[in-house]
Parts: sequence; C-alpha cells; structure tokens
Amino acid sequence: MSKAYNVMAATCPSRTVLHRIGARWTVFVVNALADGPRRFTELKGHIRGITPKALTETLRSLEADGLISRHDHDENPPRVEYALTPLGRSLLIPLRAVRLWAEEHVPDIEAARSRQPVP
Amino acid sequence: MSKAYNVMAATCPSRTVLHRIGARWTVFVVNALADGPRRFTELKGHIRGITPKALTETLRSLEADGLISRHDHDENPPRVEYALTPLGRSLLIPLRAVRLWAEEHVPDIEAARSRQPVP
DNA sequence: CGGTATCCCGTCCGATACTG
DNA sequence: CAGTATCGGACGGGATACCG
Repeated sequence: MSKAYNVMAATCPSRTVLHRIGARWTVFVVNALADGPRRFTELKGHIRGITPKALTETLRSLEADGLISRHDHDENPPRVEYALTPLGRSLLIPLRAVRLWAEEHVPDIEAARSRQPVP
Repeated sequence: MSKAYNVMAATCPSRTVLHRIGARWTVFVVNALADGPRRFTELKGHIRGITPKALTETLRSLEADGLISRHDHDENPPRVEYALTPLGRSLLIPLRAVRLWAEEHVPDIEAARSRQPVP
C-alpha cells in the first residue's frame, strides 16, 4: 500500500508535497512548533530572520495542507495560537532526521565548498 | 558534539545546507543514485520531466557540496558516471524518510487541500 | 498583537536550440 | 552522449510601512 505513489513519475502529486517541505521556511516553522502551540510573535522571535510576510505565507500554506491548525481565541488584545496537527506531528519525525543531518554535516559540506575554485 | 549548530540561528550555516536539500531536484537526483552510479542520460530518463539544464545544475551543486562524484571515463563516445559519495549516501537515509512520508501522506494532504475554498 | 499592503529584485527553472 | 547557450517568465521572498 505504500507504493501507490512514486516520486519519480512526472505527474506524481507527491512532488508538490516535497515542494512544500522544501520551501524556504517550512522546516523551521514545523520544528518550532514541536514542543507545543505557539503564537505568531513567538514564532517570529524564535525563527531568527523570518519576516512577518514569510511567516504568514508559510503558516497559511501549512494550514492549507492540514499540517498545522490555527486557533484564534478572539480576545482583546488578540491571541492566536498555532499548533501541529497529528499529520504535522508525523512530519516532525522525518524532518528532525533531516535537520539533524544538516547540523551534523555542516563541516563536511563547508569543507567541500571551500575546496571549490572561487570564480 | 551534535549541538554545535542550531538551525534556528539566523546566521547558522546549516540553513544553506537545508536550502540545498530543499532545492527543486535534489531529492530526486540523490534518490536516483541510491542503487549505484548512473550516467547523465540514465538520470534524465529516470527523473521524469527534468531538463538537461536543471539536471546539470543540480549535479554541479551536489558535486560542489561533496555529495556526489563525477567520473569522466574520457572515452569516445563520451561516458560520464555520477555516484554518491559516502557523505551523499549518509544523506540518503533522512531523505528516504522524507520521500516515504511524502508518498505515504499524499492522500491526507490532497484531502486537506480540497477542503480549501477555491478562490 | 497579529497580521496586510506594496514594492521590487533576484533566482529558479522551463522551453528550446545548439555543440564537441 | 553529455552537455552549453540563451531567453524569458513566474515566483519566492526581503524591506518597509501601515492597520484593526
């Protein structure tokens, strides 16, 4: 049952899924929600360098894909909390593997890059 | 030793690593090399929809990062083989997890997307 | 606080054609 | 076979300012 989709096919929808995962900020946002719900400004503060525009777009995309949920408490002052859905939490596992790999192998890759001739 | 890098820091070099992983064709090329060395045209045929330009760029980038190696046999007609380096093979593990997740959860995500109002 | 609204620029990437 | 050359367009995303 797990082989119903094959990413190598040109028309396979799993490509759009991979595209979303590969988007600039997805990994950061999903990871930032790993420990529980967070508010907009919390996320913005935690993910250094992200602009409100990028954060909004990322949150909306992830919500559209059912990976996170948005809960507006409808208070004043406003309070909105974002949280991973069960689907989003399941993504956390492979994403953590990728993140750890990245953090682990930065030196190797930087070494390889520095071996390049600088044009 | 594994926490020397933290992707949440704005200046963290692991972000460039993630960026490379997230690039349009990286996942496909790395996965296509999982079973051993392959030639340019083999890859192009296996990864449906990729243009020679995109394939070349992806291969060069991966080579620059030390993830794949390029072996020109210097024959006529030309024969060039690409293969994963040990570093590239280590990436295969987290990438496979991501690919499987994507293939597995396509239905969930498509369902979520179809629940969206179509503007 | 939790976002929008603009503006704008780079770069990614597809299509197509050509070459050693 | 294994690429390069060229063009052009879509889009992601940064900077900045503003709003309910």
